[in-house]
Amino acid sequence: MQPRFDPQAADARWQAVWSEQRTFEADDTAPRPKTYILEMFPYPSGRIHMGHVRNYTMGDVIARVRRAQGFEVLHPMGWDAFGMPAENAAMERGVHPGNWTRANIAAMRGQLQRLGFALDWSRELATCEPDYYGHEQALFLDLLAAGLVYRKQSAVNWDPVDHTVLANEQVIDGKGWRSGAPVERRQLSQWFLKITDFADDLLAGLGTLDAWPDKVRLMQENWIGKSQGLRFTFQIADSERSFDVFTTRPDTLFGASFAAIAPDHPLARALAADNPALAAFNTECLATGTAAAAVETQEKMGFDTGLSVIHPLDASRRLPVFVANFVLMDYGTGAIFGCPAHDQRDLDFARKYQLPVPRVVAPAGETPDAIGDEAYTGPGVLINSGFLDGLDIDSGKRTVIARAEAGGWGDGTTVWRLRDWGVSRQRYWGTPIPIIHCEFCGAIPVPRADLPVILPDDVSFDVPGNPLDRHPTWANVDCPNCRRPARRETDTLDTFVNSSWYFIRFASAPLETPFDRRVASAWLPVAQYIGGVEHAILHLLYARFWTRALQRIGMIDVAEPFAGLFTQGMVTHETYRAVTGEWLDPQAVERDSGILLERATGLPVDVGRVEKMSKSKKNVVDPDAIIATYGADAVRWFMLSDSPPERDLAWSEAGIEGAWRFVQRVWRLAVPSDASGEDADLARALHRTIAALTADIDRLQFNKAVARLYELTSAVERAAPSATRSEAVRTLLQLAAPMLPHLAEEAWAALEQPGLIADARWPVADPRWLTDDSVTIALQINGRLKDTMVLPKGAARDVVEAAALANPKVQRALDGIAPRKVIVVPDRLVNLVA
RNA sequence: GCCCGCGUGGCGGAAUUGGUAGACGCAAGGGACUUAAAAUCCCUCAGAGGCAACUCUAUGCCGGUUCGAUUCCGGCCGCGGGCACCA
Repeated sequence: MQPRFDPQAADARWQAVWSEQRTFEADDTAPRPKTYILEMFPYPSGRIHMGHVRNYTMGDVIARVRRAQGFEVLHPMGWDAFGMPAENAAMERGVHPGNWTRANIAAMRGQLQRLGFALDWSRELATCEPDYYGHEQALFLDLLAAGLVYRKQSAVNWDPVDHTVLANEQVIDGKGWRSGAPVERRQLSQWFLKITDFADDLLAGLGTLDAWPDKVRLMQENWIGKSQGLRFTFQIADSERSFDVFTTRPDTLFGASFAAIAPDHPLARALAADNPALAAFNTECLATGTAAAAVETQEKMGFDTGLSVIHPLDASRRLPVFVANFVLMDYGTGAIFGCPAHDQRDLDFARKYQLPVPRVVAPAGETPDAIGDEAYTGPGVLINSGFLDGLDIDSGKRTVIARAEAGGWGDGTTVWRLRDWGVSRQRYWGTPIPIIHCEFCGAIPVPRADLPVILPDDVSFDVPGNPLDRHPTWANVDCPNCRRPARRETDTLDTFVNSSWYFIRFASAPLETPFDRRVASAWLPVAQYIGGVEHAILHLLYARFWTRALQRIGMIDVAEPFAGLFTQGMVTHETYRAVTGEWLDPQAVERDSGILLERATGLPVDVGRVEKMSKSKKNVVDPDAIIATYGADAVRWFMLSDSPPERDLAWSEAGIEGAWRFVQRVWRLAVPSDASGEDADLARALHRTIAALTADIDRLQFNKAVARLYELTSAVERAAPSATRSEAVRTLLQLAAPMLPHLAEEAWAALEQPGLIADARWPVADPRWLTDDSVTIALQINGRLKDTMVLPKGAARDVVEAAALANPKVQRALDGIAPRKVIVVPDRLVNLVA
C-alpha cells in the first residue's frame, strides 16, 4: 500500500486495462436495455481546452453510472473535421488541410485518452474521411430524390478579395472578417434544403422535448417564428398589375394609409427599368448591409412610385405605393400595407412623408386620443372601420379573413421566419456536393456507383478562392446522362450538414450504406446530449430537421434525435494585466503572501475580471499541463465541483489543489480491514448518500453529488473500524468511481476486490436506513427560531404542542403569556403566535 | 425595442410542495505534530452588540400576501443571454 496515490502510474495502467478488456465498447446485440450518451463532438483545432474537459467529464459520469446500473451504453467520440480553420492554416502555413486536421486529431485523441473517458473508440469517426462524407453524399441524393433539396438563385455575402461566400457570422460591420473588404450582395445559384417543409413539425416537436432546457426550446421557437395572418392582393389602380401583401393585423385594414414594397421586389425592379431615380434609390437601399447593427438607427426612406392601389374593403379608396427601405424581400411577400396608427415603423414612415394616421383601435370604453409619436399596439375595440366597428381585435381578424376568402382576394395563412437552409459553400475543405452540371441535361446526380466523390489532394491555396474551382482536371467529367463533357459541382456542403447525422453513424456504421435503419433506431434517440449553448439554434435545429427528413423517407424510425439535452457553462479564469497594460499568462504570475506579482519583473499585477478562457486575454489554462501535474482524476473532480454545471466554472489553482487533496484523502481510506460490528450512524449516512447522490446525478447536479461525497468521506474518516465502515469505504469508491475512475480502480485493487470497479453494479440504497424514528422539530415564536427538539416521528399534534409549550426557552420567551395561535406542521415545526 | 434567465458570506455555491438560511468546497485566521519544512489533523469563520446567557440585522432595493417568504405577487435597480426594420 503506497502512502500516496500516484496518478502518473495509475492513470495509464487502468486506461490500458479498459482498452484491452474493451470495457466501454457498446454491443449492438446485448440483451440489456440500451442507452445513448453523447457529447457534442469537437472540432480538431489542435488541442483540447478546458471547455472540452468539462463537457466530456459530465457525459462520462452519466455514461459510467448508466453502465453500472445495467444499461448497455453507447458513448462514442469523433471529429467534426471539415471547416475553415484548416483552410486558413493551409493559406497561412502552407500545410495541407487534411494533414493539418489529421495531425490535430491524433494529438487530441491522445489528450482525451489521458483523461480516461469511458468512450467506445472502436466507433470513432472523422467527417473529413471519404468513409463518412461519401455516405453523406448518398444521403444528400436521397433527400434530393425525395424533393427536399433544390437549387435557386440567392443573395449571398460575397467577399470580393477572398473570392468566397461568407456566412452572416463572418461579416463584421459590413466587411469580410479576413479581408476587411466591404462585402457585396451577389446572386449565386445555391443548393437549399427544405427545412421550411418541416417548420410546423419542428415547432410542434419542441413540445415533446420535456428534457430540454426551456431556454433552448424558446430560442428555437422564436427562430422558427410562426406568424398567422392574412395574405391578400392589392390591385393597382388603372392597371392590370397587382401584388400580394402579408399582415398579422388584418383587423386594422381600415387604418391603412399607404402600401410599400421592398427595393428588390419584382415590381420595384420592373418600375426601375424606366425610372433612373428609382433605380438609384433601390441600389442605395440594397448597398446598406442588412447585417449591420446600424439598421436600428437607420432612417426610414421611401420612394413614391406614383402608383396607387385599391383598398380591398372600400373600392373608392386609393393608397399610394412606395418603395421603402424597411420592407424586406425575404420575409412574407416583400410587400406590406402601412397602418401608421398601430405599427411603429409605419408611423415613423407616415410622419416623414406626411401621410394620414387614421386610428382604428381604441382601448375599450375610452375615447381615443389622436396618435402622437407612439403607435398604439395594445388591446381594444375597432373604430372607424365600417362593418368591423365594435369588434375586438381577434374577432376583427377572423371577420376580415373570412370576407377576404369569400371575396377571393385573400387567404388566412401562416408565415415563418425560418428560411430554407442554404448549404452551398465555395470552399475546398468540405463534403463535395455530388452533382454534375451538364450543358444539355442540367444538374444531374452523381450515379451511386461513383460515390464517394473524393476531394482531390493536389490543391493549392496560394491564391484566394475555391481551389476546387480552379483545379485543372477534377471538375471535368462526362455527363452520366448523355456522356458529353460536363463539369462537377465545385461547391461543398456547409459543415453543419456533417454534424446533422454523425450521431446516427455512431450508432450504426456499415461499410456500404450510411447506417442500418434497425440498428440505428434501436440506439436512438440520444438519451442525454451535452454541449455548449452556442449550438442552441443552428446545430440542434439542423440535426432535428435532418432526422425528421430521414424519417419521412423511411430511413430511420425516430423523429427527434436528442431526447435529453443539457447545455453546460463555460470555463473561465481570472485575467491578469501587467503595469504596462499587457495581458499576462497565469504562468507569468506568482502569488507572494496574498499579492500577485509578475514573475519576470516583480511588479504588482492588476487582477481583472473572470472571463471565458481566450488566447487574446491570455487566461487559458492548458489541460495537458494540469493532467501531468495532478492526474486525470483531480481535473475531472474539479470540473464537477462547486459550480452548477449549467453555469460558468472559474478555474483556479487553489481549486485544483483542493481536488488533488480530496483524491489523496479517499486513497488513504483504501486500507483493507477485517473489523466486525455494525455502525448504525454510518450505515444511515451511507445509504442516504447512495440515494441522494444517485438522484443528483440523474438530474446532472454534479456539484451536489460532489458535496455529498465530501460529507460521506468525512463521516467514514471519523468512524471507528467496523464491518459497516469497511463496506462504506467500498461503496464510497463505487460512488466516486464515475468521477475518479483511476483512483477508484487502484483502490478497488488495493482492497483486493474482484474484477474492475467499472464492472461492479451500482450501489442501491437499503430503504431500512433511509427512514428515521425520530425527527428534529423547530420551535418558533412569531416565525422566529427559538430552539429545536427531538421527538419520535409521527408524534400526535397535541403531544408536539405540549412538548413545545414545556420547552424552557419557549417558556422564557413567552414569559407567561399564552399564545394566541399554535401552528403545528407535523414532523417539521411548531410556530407559536403570541 | 421585444423575449428569456439570474442577483444569497471574502469567493463558488446549498436550502423537497412557502417551514431551522448559509450544506459542501475555496480563501483567511489560530493551534497540534515536526529540529524545520512538506504532508496531515483540530478549532474559528454572515454582520453588529454583549463577559456570558442571549439579542438584533441579514438572501439586490421598495411594497404586498401569510402564523411563517431566498421561495409566491406587484414595482424598481443591476448583470447575463437570445432575437431584432419579421409586417
